Amino acid sequence: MGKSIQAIRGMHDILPEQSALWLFLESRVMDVLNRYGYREIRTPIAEMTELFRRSIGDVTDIVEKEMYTFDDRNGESLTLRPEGTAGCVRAGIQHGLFHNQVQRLWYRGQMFRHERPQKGRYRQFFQMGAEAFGLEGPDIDLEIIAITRRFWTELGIDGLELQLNTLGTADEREAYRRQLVDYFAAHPDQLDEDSRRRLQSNPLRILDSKNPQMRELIEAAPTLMAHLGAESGAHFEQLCAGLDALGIPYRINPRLVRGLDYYARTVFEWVSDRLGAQGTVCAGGRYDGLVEQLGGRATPAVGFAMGIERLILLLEQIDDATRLAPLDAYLVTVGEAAATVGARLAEELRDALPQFSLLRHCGGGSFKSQFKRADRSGARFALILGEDELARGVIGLKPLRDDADQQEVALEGLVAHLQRVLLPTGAE
RNA sequence: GUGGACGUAGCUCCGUUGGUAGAGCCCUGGAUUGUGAUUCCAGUCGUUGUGGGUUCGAGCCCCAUCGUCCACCCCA
Repeated sequence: MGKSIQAIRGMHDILPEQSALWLFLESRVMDVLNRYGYREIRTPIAEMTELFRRSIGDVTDIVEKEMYTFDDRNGESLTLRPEGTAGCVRAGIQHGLFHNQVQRLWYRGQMFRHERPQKGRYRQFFQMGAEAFGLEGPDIDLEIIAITRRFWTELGIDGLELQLNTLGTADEREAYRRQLVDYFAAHPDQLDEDSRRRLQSNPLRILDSKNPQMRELIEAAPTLMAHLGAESGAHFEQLCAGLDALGIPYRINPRLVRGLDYYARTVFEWVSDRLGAQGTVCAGGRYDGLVEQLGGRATPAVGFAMGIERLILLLEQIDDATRLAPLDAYLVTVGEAAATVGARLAEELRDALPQFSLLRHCGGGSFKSQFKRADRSGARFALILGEDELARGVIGLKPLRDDADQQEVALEGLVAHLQRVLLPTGAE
């Protein structure tokens, strides 16, 4: 026990009991993305370290202390991706996807950040996200948010709040940043320790401080909204009007600041109050400067990413129904002759009835123990093939989920019978 | 990186002022020589996370370490 190897801290196995829920979630999300015309892009799990330094930002926590970085055998510095957008953009530039084209892409996969594990926060975590390239108007921002809203309705998740903000263009944001630094620097005695540090690293984040003693100072701080240029202001207003028109409720949160450097203008988060401290389930925004910053031609872009583990936590809370597709039948046999015929019969049934799920008992054991396993498998029916049935060319069909009587069916007509009896209710 | 709580059977947990480990579930077999889920009977379940220390004696006390959880930071 003590010497056995365990999974790496913060990296978890998804066991079969849970994987059904994962499959449900992933397939619904993929379905929605397809219906909006988005296509999947798969990029490597590791990239050149420089890619993340240039996209996420050198002074962000992610780049400074959370990346899984290592030297390749040839001495190049590689990094396990901490998020999905950078790789997407790199691949798009490399393959010319943004050359006078609109691209609607989605991705999924494991991301890696070396943080202290916590509820809803892991060192390896799974994200699904989408990016739209080549469109600069608020209509595509609206589409992106509409997609995410549809996820929640399709998945049956409610109680999420959409928080919305705008950061202006990179220039507007930088001008505001300087003003904010001046403002806070003028009141050094009122800043707490965290805020002093943020003054250097990420001054916008001071606005989001949870320290009540900072409240007064923050309330009086200059606001970004007041410093928006006419275009950025109009962009934001049009997005809000679009959300109203679609009946998507939102709350404007002027303190909403995304952690990654590349965001500009629209930023949004979907937040739950049921996940403890890690309430953000999906977050995104516009990053018009990133493609150019990474060496492509200037291309506007907007996207989002969502944390699948956090959504799974929500689904587990609000939905106790199992997502396991029930097994249709469990085949029990007695004697070697029946086992041989049973093996062949099982394959024939799988040929003839592709939607029919059948588990054939393996490993021998008494008749009784085989039935126990049939019951525990959750199968709706037991198929029984013993010496007696074999001799008469029939098979027993016993319902396991209700009190109906066991029937005998001729082997000749079994496929037709199963089709009639099993599949109608099994089909979804 | 900082702070707090917790590590006992595969799982959920009891373990009384320190006297060399228990229950339920699960699993296996039987009562029912070819019929599950209910019932009854029997059986297997452990280097008490790991390594030290205190003690005649440690699951219990102390230290370290690893891990889990929660919060801060940060973020999906």
